[in-house]
Amino acid sequence: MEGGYMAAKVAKLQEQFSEDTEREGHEREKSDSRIFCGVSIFVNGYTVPSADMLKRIMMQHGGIYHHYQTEKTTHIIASNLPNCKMKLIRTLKIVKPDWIVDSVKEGRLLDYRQYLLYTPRAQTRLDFGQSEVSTCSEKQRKEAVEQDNVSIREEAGKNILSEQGKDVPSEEEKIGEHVSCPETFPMPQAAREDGKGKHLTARNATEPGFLSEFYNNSRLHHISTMGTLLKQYVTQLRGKNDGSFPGRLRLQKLKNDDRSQHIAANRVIMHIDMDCFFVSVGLKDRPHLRGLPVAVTHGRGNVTPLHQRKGVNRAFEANYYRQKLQDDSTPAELELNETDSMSEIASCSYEARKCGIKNGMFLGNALKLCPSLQTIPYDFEGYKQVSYCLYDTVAEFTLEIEAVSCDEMYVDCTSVLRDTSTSPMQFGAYLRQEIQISQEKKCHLKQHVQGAAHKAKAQQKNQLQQTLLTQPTSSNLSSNFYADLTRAFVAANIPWNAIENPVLRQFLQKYCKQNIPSESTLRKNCLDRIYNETLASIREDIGDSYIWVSVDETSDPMNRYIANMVVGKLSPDGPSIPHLVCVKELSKVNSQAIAYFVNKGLQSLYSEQKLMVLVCSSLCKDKTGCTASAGFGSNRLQARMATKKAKPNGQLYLEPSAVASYMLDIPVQDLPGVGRTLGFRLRGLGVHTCLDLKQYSQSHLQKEFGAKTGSALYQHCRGEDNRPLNFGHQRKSVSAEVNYGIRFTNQQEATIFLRQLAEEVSSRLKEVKMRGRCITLKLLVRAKEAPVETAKYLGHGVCDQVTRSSSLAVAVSDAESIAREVLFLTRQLSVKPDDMRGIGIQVTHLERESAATGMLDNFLLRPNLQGCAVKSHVKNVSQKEKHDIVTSMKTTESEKGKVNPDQPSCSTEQPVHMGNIDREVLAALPKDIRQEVLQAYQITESSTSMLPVKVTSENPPSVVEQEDVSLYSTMTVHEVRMLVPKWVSSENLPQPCDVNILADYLERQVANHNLDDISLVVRCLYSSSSSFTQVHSISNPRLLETVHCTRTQDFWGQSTALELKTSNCVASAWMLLKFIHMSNPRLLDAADSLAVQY
DNA sequence: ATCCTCCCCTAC
DNA sequence: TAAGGTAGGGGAGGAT
Ligand SMILES: Nc1ccn([C@H]2C[C@H](O)[C@@H](COP(=O)(O)OP(=O)(O)OP(=O)(O)O)O2)c(=O)n1
Ligand SMILES: [Mg+2]
Ligand SMILES: [Mg+2]
Repeated sequence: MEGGYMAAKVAKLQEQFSEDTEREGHEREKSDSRIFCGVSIFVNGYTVPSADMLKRIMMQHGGIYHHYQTEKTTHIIASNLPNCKMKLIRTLKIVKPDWIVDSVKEGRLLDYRQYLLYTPRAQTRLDFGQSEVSTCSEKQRKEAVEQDNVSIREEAGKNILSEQGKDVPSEEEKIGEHVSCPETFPMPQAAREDGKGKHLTARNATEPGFLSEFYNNSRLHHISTMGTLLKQYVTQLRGKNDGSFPGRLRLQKLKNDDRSQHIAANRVIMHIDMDCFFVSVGLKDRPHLRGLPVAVTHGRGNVTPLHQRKGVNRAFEANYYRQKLQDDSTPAELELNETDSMSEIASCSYEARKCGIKNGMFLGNALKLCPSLQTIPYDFEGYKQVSYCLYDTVAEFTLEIEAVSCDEMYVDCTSVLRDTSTSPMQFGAYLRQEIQISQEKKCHLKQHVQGAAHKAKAQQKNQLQQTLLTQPTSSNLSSNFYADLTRAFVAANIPWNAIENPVLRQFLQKYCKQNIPSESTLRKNCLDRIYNETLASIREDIGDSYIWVSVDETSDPMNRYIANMVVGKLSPDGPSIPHLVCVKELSKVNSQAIAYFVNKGLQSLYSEQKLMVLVCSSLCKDKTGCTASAGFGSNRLQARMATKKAKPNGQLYLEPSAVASYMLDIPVQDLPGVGRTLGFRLRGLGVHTCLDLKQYSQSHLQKEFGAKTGSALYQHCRGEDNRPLNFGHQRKSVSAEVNYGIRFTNQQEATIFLRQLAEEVSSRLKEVKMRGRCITLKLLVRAKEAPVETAKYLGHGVCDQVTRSSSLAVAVSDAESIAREVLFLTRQLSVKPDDMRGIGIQVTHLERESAATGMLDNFLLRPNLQGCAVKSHVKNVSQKEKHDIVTSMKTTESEKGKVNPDQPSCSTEQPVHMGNIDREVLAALPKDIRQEVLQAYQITESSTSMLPVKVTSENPPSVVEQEDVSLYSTMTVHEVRMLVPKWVSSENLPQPCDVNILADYLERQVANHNLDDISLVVRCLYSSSSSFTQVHSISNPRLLETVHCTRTQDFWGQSTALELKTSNCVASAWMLLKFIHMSNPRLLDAADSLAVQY
């Protein structure tokens, strides 16, 4: 489908990715896998492996990955799909991610039918989901009725179209036809493979599938994930940019006639943020709710739960928070009783805010403030699309973007404004308009219209009528289109007789009748009101706002004509006008213009196309686009404050001269960084507004709140802010936590869940190709005084937080290592499993996972150290990894022979010398890899000189080890300490011969009472090790004590007389030997004798 | 001084 | 019923 903004976007994205595919394929020396040739997937919701991983897999194996679902999407990948989503999806090819994974494993495209998420029979049944409807509340039932009406309407529309005898939609298309009321199935749901019923739903964290179901439904998880995704996206765009900014060109073009030149201010920062984001998106296909108080939430009003929980004490938690922060915001009359919903409101409309409702509030509270509050469900896919639209649109003007979240960013506008000599307000108006109309509906409509027009062109002139009335095969949006068109007529108050063409008039009238039957008046009134309100608000804004007349090719004379018409300059042949025009009188323009173009459109094919574009964008502008607000200032604080003031759907430039006085009245709580706690503390000082805050000296504030916080407060209340925008973003941590549904009855359950969480963190690390050296476990523990039953169903209640971390010498990302660490840490924290209310795993000290890291160690260093270890290691290296390392080093065939130890024997023990690696190849390597090679090489040389060169035979280790060990008898403690980390990092499991060498060494030191060296080596081993988990405690000073107590009491009896350090050394040594014993019984004796000795 | 660990806080 | 995640800044207090 050509044309269409969205289509172009999608096409562009795909282009990018096909380029990626090509390039990557190149880099990988033609990984000529074409397993997924012809397959285009779209990943819906949470999957394992993640969408990102699947994208990579598709790229590697000749498939295509779609960011959004398009007509070209051949398969939808999902692990879990709520019924309401199912209904929106046309294809029956909803496939589990295992299909991809297994196909790769098998090396061929497996039959997807073996991997269908739902069996076709179940799918059909789910489409009629009667059982859910019958258990719905009254309100839901009403919605269900409305839903039915919609379905009937859609069908009616089809019938008309079918009468024309063209392109009757297939059965399949009908099933998936757009349905705008997911409210029918209001509750997000777990996958139900067999529709057996609710008991399959994962209720708490002990049940299988809980984690994925939770993440699927967690709004906070989604906004977080989308935030990081968009940060990555900006980075990606910045990397790809070729210096062209199509948006600037458009802006420049329309500025041609505008004489006003704006002197670029020193620096202009823009903050832009979507208005009540989730609500706006939700209202796109619920125009009837516009103008009403609306909230996005999981809750459906105050429904009495089926089974009441015992021991709930909501007052306890309410009082706790009230007391803690002296928070009187929830007066007693708003106190929730047992049946009030504690579902949180993610976002609420501005009408709802007038009643005092806020984002994050409980639905129960909100309903008390506004009983008529309308609730709508989440639409995470929708948010994602609009987010990308937002970022794409801004990126057409500049890439000096700091992504903040899915609906918000900072932009350094200095260069755009300078290059286009535009003022902030002009730029803001234009940009916001583009953002508003850039969203899917308009795009799809436009796409449809242009497609239709094109078709008509290809046919003949007078077939226009047919074109208009023909259902295009390629789009499933036609009936929406006609519905919207009809709505536009109604909304714009166009009298039917304004439409001159009788056929079209008849059609639209008929359509209108059939599709807006009994409630048509209601609907009309509703839309009228919105229309009038829109106009009113536009008029309010006149003075600093502009209305952008959106037409495509601005140089086109026809478009100029249209623009002239719309703004009421009725001279079609008049001089070209700027397309950014200040509109003073809009009241009647829209309906006249629309009527005019309807008629115009019927006269010629040419103008028909323009007409539709206009109608659609006008429709969007007034009715369906999500609006953004923007603030401008000379730093991020000012921009932020300006946005706040400008909301909703507005913009404001806080000029430098106005800043200082503007700030004075601002409540300190409104400053970024001042939340509940800091606000409370400031209130304690009698500080309420920035003016109050200004009275304090910087040093006073720093003494009170700390150096940084103090100086930030000092600056911010004066409108100053020296934090620069941060464009290049790099992650500092990766984590996963769940503080909902955690209800364990024993350690076993906790362990199982921790493992799942570790798996999750691991996959997130791998997704971004990172490893981390520090692993932190965080537990929420029911506070001593808190009741066992929480106020919120499955919530965490009042908790204490405890964390414990473990630093490794080697960065890890594999689930096993992480799981081992956190399980160990869990034991240290010794929290009763039934008091756990939340669990989190965080990985920090991140390092980029370059394929070469570690592998280089192995290939370049290993031959030096341990033949048998090398061999076993190589055995563990997967084919893919080998491929990666080989290609990443870009070794030629002959070199591979030397470097790759995957040879029948391990006799190539000579150290790797420079000559083994072609210097030219080395020079061609990326800088970081080259350095690693060089570094590794140096280490090799130095360690060669220090260590006895080891020659290994093919004999089994048990025979060899005695002689081997003796070779190491001269090792110094320093040598051992150098070797240990490398050894540990290169293998998953210790080789017996290596263990023997170390044990031997340690035994000798024990015999010599050389406790200091033992301590050094053991600590080194422990801190290097991700395998020898139980001894990690040593790197953590706090845990030394634990080791000391538990171990010495058990095994050393009265050795408490020993100096702590000594004890620890001994304990450590014992633990090491104990461990070694596990893999080699021979050493049990050594351990025991050591014990006896002390 | 500067680091590290264990928190707390904030924002979306 | 309900889906209270996640990344980053930063402070206190101790180790180096
Ligand atoms: N406690 C919160 C706050 C926000 N969000 C989600 C829903 C919001 O729509 C989105 C963006 O947050 P904003 O702070 O930008 O709030 P809105 O966009 O809803 O409103 P505003 O017009 O004030 O920006 O993040 C959420 O789920 N829970
Ligand atoms: Mg917002
Ligand atoms: Mg926001």
